[in-house]
Amino acid sequence: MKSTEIAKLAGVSRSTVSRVINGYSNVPPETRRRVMDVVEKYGYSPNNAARNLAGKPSRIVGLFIVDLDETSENIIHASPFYSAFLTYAADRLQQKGYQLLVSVIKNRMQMKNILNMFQENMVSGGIFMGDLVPSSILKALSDAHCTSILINQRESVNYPGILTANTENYWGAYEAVNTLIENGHKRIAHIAGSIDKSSTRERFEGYRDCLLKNGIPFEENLVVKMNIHREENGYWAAKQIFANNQGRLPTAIFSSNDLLALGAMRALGDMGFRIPQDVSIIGFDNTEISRFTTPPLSTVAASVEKLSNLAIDNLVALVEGKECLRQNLKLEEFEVIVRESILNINAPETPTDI
Amino acid sequence: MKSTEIAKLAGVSRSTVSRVINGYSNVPPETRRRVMDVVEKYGYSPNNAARNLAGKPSRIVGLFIVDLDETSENIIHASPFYSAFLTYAADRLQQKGYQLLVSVIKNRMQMKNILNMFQENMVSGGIFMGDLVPSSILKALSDAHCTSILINQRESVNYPGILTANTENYWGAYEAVNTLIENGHKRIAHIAGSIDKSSTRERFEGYRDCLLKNGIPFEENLVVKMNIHREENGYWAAKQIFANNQGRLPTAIFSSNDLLALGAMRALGDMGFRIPQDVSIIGFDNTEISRFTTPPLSTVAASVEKLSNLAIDNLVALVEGKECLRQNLKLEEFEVIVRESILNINAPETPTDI
DNA sequence: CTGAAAGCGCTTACAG
DNA sequence: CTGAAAGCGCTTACAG
Repeated sequence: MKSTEIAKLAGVSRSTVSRVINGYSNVPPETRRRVMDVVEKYGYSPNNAARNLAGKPSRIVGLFIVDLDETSENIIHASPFYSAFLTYAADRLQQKGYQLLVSVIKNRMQMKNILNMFQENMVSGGIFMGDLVPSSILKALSDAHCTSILINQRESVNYPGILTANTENYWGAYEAVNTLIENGHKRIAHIAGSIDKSSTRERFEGYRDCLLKNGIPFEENLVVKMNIHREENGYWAAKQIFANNQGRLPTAIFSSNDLLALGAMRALGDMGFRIPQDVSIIGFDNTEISRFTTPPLSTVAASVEKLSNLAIDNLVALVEGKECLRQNLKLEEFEVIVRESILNINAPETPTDI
Repeated sequence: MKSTEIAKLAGVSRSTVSRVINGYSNVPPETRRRVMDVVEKYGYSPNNAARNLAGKPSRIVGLFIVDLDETSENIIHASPFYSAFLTYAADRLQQKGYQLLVSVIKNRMQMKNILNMFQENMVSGGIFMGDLVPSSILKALSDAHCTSILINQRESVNYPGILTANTENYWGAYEAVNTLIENGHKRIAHIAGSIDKSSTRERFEGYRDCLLKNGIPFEENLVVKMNIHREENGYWAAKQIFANNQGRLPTAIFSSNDLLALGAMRALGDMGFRIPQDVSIIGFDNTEISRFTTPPLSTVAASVEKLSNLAIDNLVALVEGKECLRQNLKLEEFEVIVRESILNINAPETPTDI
């Protein structure tokens, strides 16, 4: 079925069919009805390749997962955050009549190719996750009107047409550390991520500032920076922290994400420390797994679903030409989830000891 | 950059540029070189919409996640198998120069629309997961040359151009149950999925046949069928099994997947049973979470990555017109992973009792 | 309000 | 081996 046939059956021209399909106003209700009847009867839907070629934006959004680190496994499997975001995004887009094209970006050439995808109307919006997208690319995207959104990459950006969406990393981290302090901990280590990306940098800053605000000195050697997408890195980070602090061991760890926390828990076990009796630990992200660890891992939860919805809703609005109220979005809600991985070391002696 | 400009710069016609780009043989090396130099210099890549419209197949594969059950949450989030498969598939396709378009199918109309996507050269291959795709649709896909593969849906299909890929569900289940039997269990319950889909039906059959082979009668009321995508269903299934078998409680459970097993473990805890001292349990899929439960859950592992690779490799080969050796694929490798959720109830008395 | 016509950027018989 | 031309199925000024 093509528009010519619909036109013939409805007794109008292709132009009119096109106007009806695209919902233009300059066609009287009676004509519209006649055309729509035929369209519905034959289940006609216009050919997308032809529409795109003729200049119509496509209803496809590209999800670009940037993974420039050749040494690591593919980050989409490694980190549950990505696959969760991806599935929520696909779902939300579906509801709005869009589809999701998933693309893993391994090098700068593939990055350049994204511009082509926009110019060809293959995608009309982009979502960027993973490794930091360089400013030069952001500028190129903005100049070429490639409407896009960065997820947990930068705190803010002001290239026109480029949005950012972030979770409340700073205060989330701050409150995680505050929770440890409320439980009597003073010597708190941090397994951190890269400072390039705002998400992990802000988590680090929240950690540091919370210590200082509570009169606890910040110590460089209680912090280890790691690539956040590998559980093993959490293992090695914990080993390193404990090796560097013989005699003044930390009583608690704040880990930049749950995945690293998992590795750290294994390391603590191997070193003969019990959780939480010897060391308390809290992660970030509230990934599925955190509920099931032994003991269950405390963590900071910011809904991936809500972040995804926030991002998709604003991106699609911008793609569709609606006024964009805020360029730099933040999901402010978060929750510190305290599970059994934290011990209150201020707790009064147990009755039996009295 | 468009082909006309490349043609001008290389001093040839658009036709020749097209021939070079498409790697046709009837162009002498010298001309090819001259064209390629210009192509590379300007980073030209042909417009996909135009190619598709002109009849070239696209390098996009659609992943259609069928979810007709209106009552449930979206199954892609619910079940870790889907998001794992999806990410591996995106990765493997990327390596072959393809991209993945993710689409959630909520009703028959969207299902029909898939045919359009093929006809418009939007996608040149399809992967179907989730709820069973009706035969009528399979026939339509086959007739319209929509090369596709069904994942864990049907044991076999013989419509031309439609493949199936399955894990070794029957023997995986058989060996899981056999492991329980080897550990002295005789009264073994089963939390099953729908019998429509081959994956869950075969797991049920493996369970049943293993019992019979070992001289253990099969009892209907030790089996409960559930939608496999919700943890709660595992909870209710376990409750129901124990309620129906007062006085002759099972000593072990084989669950059709890990997600249901998780729910069952919670139910056992709530009913005051200890795992594995009172009840042993084994799941299926070896999802990430299974390593972290308390106690760690025994399970059957068939690599999602290998299944995904098997499916993608064969689908792409068929899409590209290569001879297809086998239409119904099976990933035969699997492994029963025994963790602490299984107790050997044949074990000799402990020394202290002697 | 509506149709005829040009144009989107490719590919592919066809003719030479 | 190579170019001129038709065609893929739409959209959109343009003219009326």
